[in-house]
Amino acid sequence: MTIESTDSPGFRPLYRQVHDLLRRRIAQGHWRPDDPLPSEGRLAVELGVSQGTVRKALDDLARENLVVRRQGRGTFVAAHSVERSLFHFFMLCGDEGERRLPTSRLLDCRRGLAGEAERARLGLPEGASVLRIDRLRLLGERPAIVERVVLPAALFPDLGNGGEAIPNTLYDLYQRRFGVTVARATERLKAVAATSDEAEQLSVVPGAPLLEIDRLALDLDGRPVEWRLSRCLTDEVHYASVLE
Amino acid sequence: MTIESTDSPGFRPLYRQVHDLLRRRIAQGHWRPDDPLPSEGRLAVELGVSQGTVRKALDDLARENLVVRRQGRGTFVAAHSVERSLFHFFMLCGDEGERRLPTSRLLDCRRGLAGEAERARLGLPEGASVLRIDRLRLLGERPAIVERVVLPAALFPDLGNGGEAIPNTLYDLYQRRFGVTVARATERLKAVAATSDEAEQLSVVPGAPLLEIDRLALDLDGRPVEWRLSRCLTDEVHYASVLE
DNA sequence: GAGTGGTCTAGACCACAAT
DNA sequence: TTGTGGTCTAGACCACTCC
Repeated sequence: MTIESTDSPGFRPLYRQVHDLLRRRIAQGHWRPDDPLPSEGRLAVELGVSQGTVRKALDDLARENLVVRRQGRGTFVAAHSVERSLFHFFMLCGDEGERRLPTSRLLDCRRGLAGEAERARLGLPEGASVLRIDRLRLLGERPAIVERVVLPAALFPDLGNGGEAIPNTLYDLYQRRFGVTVARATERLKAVAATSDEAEQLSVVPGAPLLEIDRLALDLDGRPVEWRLSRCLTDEVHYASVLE
Repeated sequence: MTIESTDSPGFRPLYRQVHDLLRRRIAQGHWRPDDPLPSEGRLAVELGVSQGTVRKALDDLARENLVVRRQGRGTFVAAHSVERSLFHFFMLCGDEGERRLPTSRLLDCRRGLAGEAERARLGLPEGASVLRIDRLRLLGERPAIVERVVLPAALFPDLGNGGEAIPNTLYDLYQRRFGVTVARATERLKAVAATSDEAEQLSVVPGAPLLEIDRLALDLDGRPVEWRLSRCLTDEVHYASVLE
């Protein structure tokens, strides 16, 4: 642990330095999801700071959902449970307020050269290749979402090769199999008219209004790791957002 | 400051009790927006707890945007600046990422008996009256949003009477003139088809897809104080959401 | 009983703003 | 110079989990 001088222009508080160091270690896979971190006391000794400083860093990491703290047990690297994937990253909700869990039907899954829009969104160089997953997602029995997931092929070797099954919730797969943790996502929402293909898949007339969700998912270092474009029927369901 | 026994079933930590007490005082107008709170030291003496405990309570209040802390100056009750209204509660954004500030053209503003949907959404008893404000909102020169704002009339006496002007940003008006602080809002988004009225106001064809934003705004105590239904053209603009 | 995080305290020193 | 919040430390005690 190198302590920065208080005069240096890029000075950050000690607890922030500890926070960033631990965040870096988690991002690099130094500990795996669900692994316990060393105890506050041990970290304090290792890093040469007080336990209170380590505590503040860990509390911040917990607020960012990077670790989970459990009294009497320890501090653990956060894992992407299916529940977290759905509750944290799936914002569609029944109109009576109940959570609606989607199922998925795979339509297509293949690799290809990244197009211009894909390169721009994912920050890829010319010539990079991507994996495209097209799915139809159902709420109950009803087809409700057509979705394309675009992944940088380099990050997800072998995924989907040889007709391998694609699970319904992807983020825990990214984390467990490829060491890619989705920490954050930005979404852009628009109302669009259904194309004739989409209309057929969703059993509506062409031109029917659909909610388009354009999501970019970022890893712990803020690098884009997934681009997902969903077009959703919202007659029985809505996108829930909280501003506070 | 009454300290609860650690055995009582409803036990909350001291810093939480301090937090709630201060939150209550702010909600009741004990201090006005932009007023300074007593210093950490003074509060600690007044409440009979340590300064560290007060600090933790104030840090939490700051995270919830109820107060603003300024080093060397003090801790102040958060005020709804126009900027905060727009940046925190107006999520529409140009497709190139730039903020788009709307202007407003008042269409109608009148009181009436609350309908069933209005009573349900705002938690009003039968017979309650509401104030309805209909506006057309423009992004640049372009009409882009038709919006209805529904307010419990009892909370906003005299608002809009006698042809009084309705400002573009309402939340700072609610706070300064009526002591109503919007602390939180939940939004439900859907894609809908433009009615013929909406189509005319927005210069699109009937049936064109619009983004419907159904917002319920809550005060510091979690009570509904405004229901706002917006229908937006999203060809040049999108709704931005961050999941983290 | 040993080890963990959760709460609470007391005090030192720093950075910043106002006077 | 005074008063504020910001950082850092050290230590006490509690609640919870596991052995």
